[in-house]
Amino acid sequence: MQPLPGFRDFLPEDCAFRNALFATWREVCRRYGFVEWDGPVLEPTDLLQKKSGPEIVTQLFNFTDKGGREVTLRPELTPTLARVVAAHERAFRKPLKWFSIPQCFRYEKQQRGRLREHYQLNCDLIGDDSLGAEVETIALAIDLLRGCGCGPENFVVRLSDRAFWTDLLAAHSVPEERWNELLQIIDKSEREPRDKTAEKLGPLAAPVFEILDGGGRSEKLEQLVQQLALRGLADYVKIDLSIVRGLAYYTGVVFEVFDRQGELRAIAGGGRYDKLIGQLSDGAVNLPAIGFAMGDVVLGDLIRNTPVAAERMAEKVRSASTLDLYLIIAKEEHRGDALGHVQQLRDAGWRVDYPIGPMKVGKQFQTAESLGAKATVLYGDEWPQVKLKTLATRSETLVPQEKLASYLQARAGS
RNA sequence: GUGGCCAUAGCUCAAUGGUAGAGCCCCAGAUUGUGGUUCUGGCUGUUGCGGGUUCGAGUCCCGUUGGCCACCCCA
Repeated sequence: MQPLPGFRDFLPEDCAFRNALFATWREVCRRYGFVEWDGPVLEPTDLLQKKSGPEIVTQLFNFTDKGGREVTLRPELTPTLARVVAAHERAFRKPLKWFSIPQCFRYEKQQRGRLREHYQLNCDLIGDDSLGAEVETIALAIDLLRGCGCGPENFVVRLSDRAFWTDLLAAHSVPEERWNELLQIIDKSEREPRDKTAEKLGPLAAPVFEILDGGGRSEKLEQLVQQLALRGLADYVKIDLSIVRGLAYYTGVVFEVFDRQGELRAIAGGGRYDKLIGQLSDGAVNLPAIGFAMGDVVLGDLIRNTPVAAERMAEKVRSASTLDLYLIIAKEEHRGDALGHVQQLRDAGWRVDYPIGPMKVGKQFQTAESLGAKATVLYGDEWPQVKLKTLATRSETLVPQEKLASYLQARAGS
């Protein structure tokens, strides 16, 4: 039996990695004053069909539940966010700085970096339309990756501005109904031959190509880069007006994060969506917003491809899973004594394990070693003393059994 | 949704159309109170599944399911 296509088993090692990644995400988000929230995994299909971008609707993971309701496993968090914000925004001081780590789903043929299920960190700053919101959000995206051990030689944030393009379209008297279509063509231009794009763009081809070739200047983006530079983050960003993003709802600054090697899919992406919450709440609540999403699959690939990052995460995994003590029951008649200590030591917060049944002493040391225990406590002929052994140095100390807990505490404190 | 490559032990992979194997992992012993090395032994298979060709199929053919890669598309 295998898991369903596009779904993953998380064996202890995988789970440890995922936990380390989530821990990093949470730690960095909290550093920025973002608070965590979440919504339902399952939503009415209606909500998602109406509110999600049309790109997403064709790949919904949907079905009919036993009550006859049409339901969908969430493909993204934004519709839920809009609903929740519209319903509860008055309870919160602005701006809202919210993050979430939803598991999202889509029904689509899987391939590398793209499964039917993934965890996706979402960070949204809601209720502030100033450039300061862009600066803060993009700095957060950068610091999330730095927190995983990735540096400017590993990834780059490409910055763009939809308003720059819509201004251009307006200047060429393009009717607003066609903006989205043209933005899609520009978005796609990087992935298809020039003449094909030119054909689609028609008379706009010349001015658009001039900008894509570096002829465009955006004062807003230059200001944004300058402010990021004040934080020492200039090496992580690059203005690149060819970024438009596929989703229709972006209204201003948009950005995507890529690995420098150019081997992977986008690591993260986001932008400003000032009108979306208003649209999704049918005009009940109008709040400007900017946010981005970062998936665990592609980021996991980047970390594994980056030795420094891989080692950093491995260290987090180790420190989260290390066993403090393994009790070695050398003489079965002292099992009761050891079990008394187990409870006492665990109550004191130590991570403690011991052999459930009789086992040869050598085997017990092997087990302690392979479980990654830092030290062993041996119960044998020395009783009422126990022999404490630090595995890394092989040094042993005899400790009176009743003083073990306080001895360990004193040793940890020094 | 389209195309190419692939599927053998828990894992990584061998095996001219002719008896299905190795390494790793796991378990046990060498070692009855001391771990990372080493040595010995043991366990594990409807060769993804279903048909066909053949005296004989892991191997060739067809179908099917799953995986990888490239398109399409994109969180």
